[in-house]
Amino acid sequence: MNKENVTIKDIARELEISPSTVSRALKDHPDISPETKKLVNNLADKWHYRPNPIALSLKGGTSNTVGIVVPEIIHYFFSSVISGIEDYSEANGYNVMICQSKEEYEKEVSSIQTLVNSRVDGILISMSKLTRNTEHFHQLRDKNIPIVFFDRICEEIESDIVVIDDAEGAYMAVKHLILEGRKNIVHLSGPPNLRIAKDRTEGYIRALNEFQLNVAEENIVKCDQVEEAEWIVPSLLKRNPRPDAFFCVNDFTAAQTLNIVKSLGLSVPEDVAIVGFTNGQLSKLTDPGLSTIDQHGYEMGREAARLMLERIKDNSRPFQKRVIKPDLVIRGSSVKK
Amino acid sequence: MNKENVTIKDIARELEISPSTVSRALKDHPDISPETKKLVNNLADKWHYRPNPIALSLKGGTSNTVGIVVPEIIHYFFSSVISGIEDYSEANGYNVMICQSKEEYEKEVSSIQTLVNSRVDGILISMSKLTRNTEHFHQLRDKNIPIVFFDRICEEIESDIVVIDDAEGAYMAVKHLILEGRKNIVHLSGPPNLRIAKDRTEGYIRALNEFQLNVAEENIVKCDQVEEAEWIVPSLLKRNPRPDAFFCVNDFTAAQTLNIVKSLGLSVPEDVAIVGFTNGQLSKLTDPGLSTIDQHGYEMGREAARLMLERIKDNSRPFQKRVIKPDLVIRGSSVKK
DNA sequence: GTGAAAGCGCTAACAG
DNA sequence: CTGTTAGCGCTTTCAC
Repeated sequence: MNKENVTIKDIARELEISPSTVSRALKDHPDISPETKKLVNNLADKWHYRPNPIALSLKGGTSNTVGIVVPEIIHYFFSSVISGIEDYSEANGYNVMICQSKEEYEKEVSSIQTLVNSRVDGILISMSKLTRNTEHFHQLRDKNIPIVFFDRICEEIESDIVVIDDAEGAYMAVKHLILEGRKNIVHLSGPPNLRIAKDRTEGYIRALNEFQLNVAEENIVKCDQVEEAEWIVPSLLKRNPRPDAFFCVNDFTAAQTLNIVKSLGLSVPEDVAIVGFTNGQLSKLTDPGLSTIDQHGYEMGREAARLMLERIKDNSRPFQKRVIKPDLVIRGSSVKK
Repeated sequence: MNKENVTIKDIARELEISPSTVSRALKDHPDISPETKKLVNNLADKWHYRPNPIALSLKGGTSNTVGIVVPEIIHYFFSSVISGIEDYSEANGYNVMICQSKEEYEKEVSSIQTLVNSRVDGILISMSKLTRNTEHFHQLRDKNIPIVFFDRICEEIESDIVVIDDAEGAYMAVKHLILEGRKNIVHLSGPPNLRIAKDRTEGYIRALNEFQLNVAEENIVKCDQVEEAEWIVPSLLKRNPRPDAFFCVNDFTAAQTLNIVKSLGLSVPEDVAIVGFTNGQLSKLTDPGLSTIDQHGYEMGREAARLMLERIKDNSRPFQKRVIKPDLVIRGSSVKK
């Protein structure tokens, strides 16, 4: 920090008035005469006066900063959400502090600790895959620090939440595959402690049911990482009858699946169709392009930030749940030419 | 912010001693008697006392926060750098505040403004593509706020900087292509106001020279975005003789180029070889896998943070420049089977 | 060995 | 309409 910052005192001294008058003039307090106001504001402009947010925080007991905890910033979806949160928060005078849990429970706990120590006014979280214990969230509740969960919510905590309609997204994806003539659709799913994973699986089942297709236990396989796909997908393709489609819980796994299918001499989408989930940058760059579900991360971020700022204003208002509609994006991986 | 935070006063009141004694006891001041220290520390532990960083900031005139400005968080490279900065800074008691310029000059300026207003102790920046005017950097200099540039440095500002050896990386990439028998190598380059783009082009030229290959003006084409590639690459492929290799300034463009080449009925790497730059997640998911240059973003981030914290400690020390060695990662896109 | 007081920058209740 | 005062949480001189 540099010492050359102009303070209210500096202005007061120069104008030979009191600091409080300067303070009031700057915030257009009705008590202050127009001339004084003009004087003060002119000098403030000239000297590039900026209120010291640290002093304001100390005074007001509020930091005008919100914290974010996401599993990994590198994922397109989370980056988009962060952008949404940032834009909305900054437009409303809030700063943003970002932490990554790296999908580890311990880092999630320590991230929250960091944010609490920094006295953020609220925390927006998307849970790590490995989080089972939720005590750290309860502590936030106890400390009366507002929480908004987005995407990967924690069901044990009452709070504002923003999600997309994961079940609906999955339903759309699988229905699309069925309408394209697929009958033996495998679902590569996420970890069952995450609501989103359960919901996507539920949507998958709903679509199959609706079209009177058999829901086979063995067609729902936990596989949400590139490394897992490496051995799981080949083994699935050896089954008889062979799966003719994969609905994957994320784009990464889908892209990897696509490559594996091709490397085994099968063609996409002719032999095997694939649909992912996210609609990240990736999905345009595979060959063929990846059909997928758009999660509208940016919008989710804005929505989450909006809920947060509303709650900071009024912590007693009832909890809200926002559900964002996903969209099906069709590319080459699921439609025969 | 919640009211339930324990303060030094609370402890003082409970123990019927003065706040200053508590303060001293907590920092193990030699003046304080062992008994008092034990008393204070026990209660502090029991009550989960945490010093209020805002008060500390106001007092000490330092916020223990560093700011980061990157073009876009979604890029694998920048996310990695951020992780490196975060890890190093947090391990040393500093918080991190991240802003995105979205490759816009105005957003870069306003991001810096935000960070300055938040009284960060220093700013780590990677310049936006569109930044020509550098006055905002000079203002930081004038305000005596430490700056560290990483990757996309600003040549007009004296500061600590961390880069990779871009020329060397490009040289390695192009040499590799030459050794694989390529003779007509096109370079899809970045905007020439960025040092990194110039350096990569220079490495490209050096490799060609070393192998007595002709350096043709028209083989160096500014093209660093997926959308540009869409029309530029097809037009390049119509040339006679047809290019037999592309060295691309980033993985995205490379992946897109790969798809375009394939869509035109040419095969990669048989007809056209491709090498990218970054080694992001993407590069493993194209078909064939993308040969590329690893930029070691995480390491760069740690290095940048290290320079920053050193400079915050001692702003008078001479400026440092760290150059990180890139690595060539060979995948299918450049090597015939 | 410990306490009282001042001050970091700002605001707000209370006086005039 | 404007000034004085106190205080947010903490540290640090200066007393005793």
